Amino acid sequence: MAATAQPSADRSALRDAVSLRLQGAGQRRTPTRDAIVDVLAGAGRPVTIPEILDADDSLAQSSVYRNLVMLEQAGVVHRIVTNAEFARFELAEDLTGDHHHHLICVQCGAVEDAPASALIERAVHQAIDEVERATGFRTTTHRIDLVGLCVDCAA
Amino acid sequence: MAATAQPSADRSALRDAVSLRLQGAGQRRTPTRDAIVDVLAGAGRPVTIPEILDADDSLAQSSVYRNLVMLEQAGVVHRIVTNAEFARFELAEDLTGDHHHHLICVQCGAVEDAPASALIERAVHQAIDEVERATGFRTTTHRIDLVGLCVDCAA
DNA sequence: ATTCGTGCAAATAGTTTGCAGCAGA
DNA sequence: TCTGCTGCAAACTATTTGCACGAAT
Repeated sequence: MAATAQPSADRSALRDAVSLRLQGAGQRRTPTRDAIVDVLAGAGRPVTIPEILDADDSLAQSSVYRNLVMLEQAGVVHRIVTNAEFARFELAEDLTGDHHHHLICVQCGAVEDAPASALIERAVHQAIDEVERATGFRTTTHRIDLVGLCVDCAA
Repeated sequence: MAATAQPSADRSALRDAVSLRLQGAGQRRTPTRDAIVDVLAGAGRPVTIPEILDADDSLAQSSVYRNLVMLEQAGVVHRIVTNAEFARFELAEDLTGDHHHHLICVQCGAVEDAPASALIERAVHQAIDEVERATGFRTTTHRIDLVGLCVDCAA
């Protein structure tokens, strides 16, 4: 399963990597930021701000919002905007080393991770090359979402 | 170029197709709705509500919002939510027969269409099959975005 | 001592909605 | 006539921000 929490051995390595990026952005490592990163690392899927607040009620809403903006700029987290009421956040893929796509349920708004297949990645990169040659667009990331019904809602 | 306005010959065919879907959703065809569809059809890329209002200033903001919700439910338009301040709307792909992906500029928020290559579509569908078998997720659409710098912002 | 993160509460802004008038069936 | 679309203005809500306090350097 791709959607399982990391073993805690990886957790401190992750924190260090995060620390490094924060320093790179001229920012400190704080308990609040560690807590947010912990929640994201433990979720195994993109989470909303209410979910983060529920997971750790020592956090203040405004601090979570503020720090997520920060962490996004520092390249630590990635913001995912869907049609659902809340935005979702996940750790940057180059921190976790886990490139994946998203399964987005149109009914309930749930978002799950799905592992990226080598096949599709190869095809995407080829397509990116084509697009760059044709349009001059400089691609830094790509995003592939499958939109449909999750197992629960399909039932 | 994929990003060019349709010839006006297609325009009436498009209106008829839209008409049909509105009827299917138990809704009328109105001048406001025609106007919105026209703007979307003429743009060649996903547009924001302010852009729609600018393009046709006989439209009231609330009506545009309300009708876009309607048109989305009727399967006529598709809402695209990005990190930018405004949501964007485009005609449903199965109405225009034009499957494409998006080039999203992280700097200025511009969104352009890019034609979908056969290669990538084949790979994606294969991946979708894998995911459905593995997870039980029922995919109805997919979405591929290339995120990076547009020609202007790369300069 | 000074800089920066935190938390509360207030402000902002995209989007939604109540209601009265009007148009199409 | 009657249903339902329109447009104005007011309401809503996710997110942002001002400000004063506390922590870290």
